[in-house]
Amino acid sequence: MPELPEVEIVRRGLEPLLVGRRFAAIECRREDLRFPFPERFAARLAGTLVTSLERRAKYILARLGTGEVLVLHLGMTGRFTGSRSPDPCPAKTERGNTHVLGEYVYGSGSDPKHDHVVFRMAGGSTVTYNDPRRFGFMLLIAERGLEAHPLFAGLGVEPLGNGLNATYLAERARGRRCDLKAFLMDQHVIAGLGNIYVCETLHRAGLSPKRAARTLAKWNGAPHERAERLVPEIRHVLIAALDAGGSTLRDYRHADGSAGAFQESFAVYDREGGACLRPGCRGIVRRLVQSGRSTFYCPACQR
DNA sequence: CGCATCCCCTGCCTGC
DNA sequence: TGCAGGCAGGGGATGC
Repeated sequence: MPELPEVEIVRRGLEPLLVGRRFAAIECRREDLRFPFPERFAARLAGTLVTSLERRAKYILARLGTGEVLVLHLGMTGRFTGSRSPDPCPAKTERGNTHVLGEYVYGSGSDPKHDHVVFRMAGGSTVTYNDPRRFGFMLLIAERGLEAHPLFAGLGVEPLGNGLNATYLAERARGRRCDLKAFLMDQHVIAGLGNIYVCETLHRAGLSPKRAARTLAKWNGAPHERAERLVPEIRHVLIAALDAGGSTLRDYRHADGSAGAFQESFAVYDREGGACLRPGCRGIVRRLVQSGRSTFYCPACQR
């Protein structure tokens, strides 16, 4: 998936299609994604109004007129495709009125056999959820129980909000023996970072992914300088990615050709063997595996 | 509690 | 050309 920038871009794309509109009919083509769909999913959504579309961590939250929240998670390969009106000619949708709102598509286009859910809105627009690996999921949760729900109760701060600062990082890092990479990817610490943006952030901050997380903790009563250095780089990377329309890998393409260029700006991610792009650094980007995930970093300038 | 490992699933790429 | 294995941006469960 889609890390924070990609999820936010999907949310923005869905907003005009969903907010202020009612679900007319929901077509669920299987019983589950990562989890089973909620009981009577289609029936409970039919006729309800979407009052707002928000994002928390990597979740999209559609608040409904019924007092429930439709929680959408894209997993690794989920994507939404929306069209503003029923399409009379599917062959022309590629450059017509269909907009690919998601990211990270295998191959050159989505395979309709992985179109698992179709939301038909009153007024004629349609939103289709496609997800080959089915790591995504959809839940219906009562709004008043959202904060206490296990998925949300322990979530860390939003990296683009005021909650993220050097003091917070230093305090959360105290005593943590895990490596810095795992610490930054922990959604209970910072909500929304994933593999790509953690790699890019650590490179910009000049910090090794293998360093112990606790080395960000307070030193002489103040957050360590490393924590101070990290915070603006986290924000920089996420904002740059948002400005570029997010990152997409492999030979995906957007139907409207407008989004997903940040992969052109990767300094280390997926660049194993390449020259470090930090001015003056002559290091070579290396790949290693941490917690089962690939890490890309420059051993010369990340300490 | 913290942390590592494995798992869910499909598809693409690499090497034999 | 076929096939096995590795790898993929997610999070959760389990066991130590």
